[in-house]
Amino acid sequence: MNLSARQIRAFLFLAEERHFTRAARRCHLTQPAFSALIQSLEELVGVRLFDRSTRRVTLTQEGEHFFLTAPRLLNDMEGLIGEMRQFADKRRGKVSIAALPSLAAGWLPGICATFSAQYPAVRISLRDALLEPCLQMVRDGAADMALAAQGLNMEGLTVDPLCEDRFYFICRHDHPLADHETVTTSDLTKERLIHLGKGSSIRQGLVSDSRIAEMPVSFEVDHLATVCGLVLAGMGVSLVPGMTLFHFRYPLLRAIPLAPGSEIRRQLLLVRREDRGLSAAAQAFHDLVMHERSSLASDGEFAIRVNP
Amino acid sequence: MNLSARQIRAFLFLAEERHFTRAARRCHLTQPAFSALIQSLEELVGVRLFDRSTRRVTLTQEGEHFFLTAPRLLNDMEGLIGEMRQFADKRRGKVSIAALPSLAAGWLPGICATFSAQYPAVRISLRDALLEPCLQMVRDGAADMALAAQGLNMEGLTVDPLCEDRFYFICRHDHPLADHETVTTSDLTKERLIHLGKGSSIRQGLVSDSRIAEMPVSFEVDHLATVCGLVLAGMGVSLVPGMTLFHFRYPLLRAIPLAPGSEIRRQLLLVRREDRGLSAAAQAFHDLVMHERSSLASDGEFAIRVNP
DNA sequence: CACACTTACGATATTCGTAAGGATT
DNA sequence: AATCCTTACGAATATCGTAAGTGTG
Repeated sequence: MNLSARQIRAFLFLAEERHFTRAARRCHLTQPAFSALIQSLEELVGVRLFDRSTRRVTLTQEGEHFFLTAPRLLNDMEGLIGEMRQFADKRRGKVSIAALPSLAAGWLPGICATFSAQYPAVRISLRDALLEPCLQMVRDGAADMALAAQGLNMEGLTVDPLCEDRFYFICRHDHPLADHETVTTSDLTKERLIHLGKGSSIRQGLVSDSRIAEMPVSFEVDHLATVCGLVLAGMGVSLVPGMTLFHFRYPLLRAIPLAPGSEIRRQLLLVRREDRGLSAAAQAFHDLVMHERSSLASDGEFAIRVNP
Repeated sequence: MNLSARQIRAFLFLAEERHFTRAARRCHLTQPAFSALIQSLEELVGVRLFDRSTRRVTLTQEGEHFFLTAPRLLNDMEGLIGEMRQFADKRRGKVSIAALPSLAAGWLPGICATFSAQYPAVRISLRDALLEPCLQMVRDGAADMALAAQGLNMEGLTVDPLCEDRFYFICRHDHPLADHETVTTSDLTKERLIHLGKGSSIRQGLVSDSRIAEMPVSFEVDHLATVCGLVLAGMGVSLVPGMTLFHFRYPLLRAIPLAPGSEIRRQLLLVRREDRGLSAAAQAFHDLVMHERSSLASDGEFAIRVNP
């Protein structure tokens, strides 16, 4: 009891043409093969669907009844296949991405623009969140993948390294260290540090360095824009990843690399669930991210991408 | 591009079971064969429908979308096949029969009752009509078959003989011939004949005999009941086929066979189009008529059948 | 190591195309 | 004679089941 699309297609061609040879041509079959196909359908449904008298082919009463629903049925089948192929061709679909705020504001929008230009019909859902929420969204399936850093528990997750993100020293132009080419961690022991909140991956990247951990903390805020404002107001200095420097492009501010030996880094990762494959659209996005990751070098010159 | 019912069925089983081995059992397939079936479906639609990680089987996003319409599609396919098989099993369908008034009133109702008892769901359309209208209904497809007699033009029609219908002489009990065992055509030359109208097959059966054609015609009516009334009123005599004798079962009337050598017959036929097969229901009716035709002997004792 | 899906492979069924058959105009 | 559907039959293809392979808990 296996009705197939080609049987219905053959039926409809024959019902239209009323001629085996012509209908067979439209099915890309020889006439005997087509004849057998019709016979198999008739055997399946248990009744003759066509009266054929060598000279004239007509629908039987039962054939007329079959004809009432067969076109809709074939249309539904072909429509479903067509829809599924739209997913395959990325003419349809959805990608859900979670990303750290730094990447979500800086590098990722340009990637999204490139992706959207290539696959305009794929909807992109982009959630900016702190590290752990990012990872949690991947774990529970709310996001197909996350652009994030190393979390406390990476079990069940697959990671691809994206880039190393070096930290920079941020101070006002009138700060004693403002004219230095580089800065060492020992230079900073007396500085008042403006920190991000504990949920931030930037904060987590910093506390791994013991000297930084000893610095006096003047503020603990949630947004880099606030850090920026506080530094401009002379309330202290900060250490931020190169990936976020676009927040600090003010004439009165300086971003100074850390000296060799004092370097602090965080590793940025592309994270996905290891037990779930990506949808066609998500896979294409994943491929694009991996392909473009070389443009993600943290060299202090990074700017928000503008779509070419 | 040939989507088949079994592919959809396999998909739905797997979506429900989330387990290849169990789903394979429900498809009456070995697990590898089932696996190949799923793969063929995925290849057809162009995307993976299931994430399988040896330990867990889940629908992909695309699979979820396929799942939205697949059940309805399979239901439609199986429903259509089911409907068609109802026709095949005569649990559904329609038979259109045209019949001469004599048969439509006499023998055929009992046949219809037998047929309906066996196939209660098949609708029967019965039209009583004179000979040529009967044949025309078969020609133009308004009737699947006709129980009729030989027409002027039988081209394109297939006939099966049903029985020979002998004519009887009808007169009142006080008629000079009323006590005769048989009657010859020479006995009738002076009788006033009550005829049926020219469209009637009974009339056509009679005019083939030259002596009858020479008889004086007193009336020309359309219904046998009128003939009956006229004979009872003493307005003349008539000649009618045995098949219609049930109209004349009155104590004051006599129906007398024609003597050997004077016999007049008409051949009753089961007529159908030669270029169109019968529907399953019509074929079953046809078979029943042919099987029961022995009960159609024109012996003057014929009565309206009562369903046993 | 037991369970579960995939791959490999030979056997069986199905489907295809060519060629011949039969019926109709 | 020409057209058109069916049947026959060998070849190509697909599908099936058994058995071995791989990966996971």
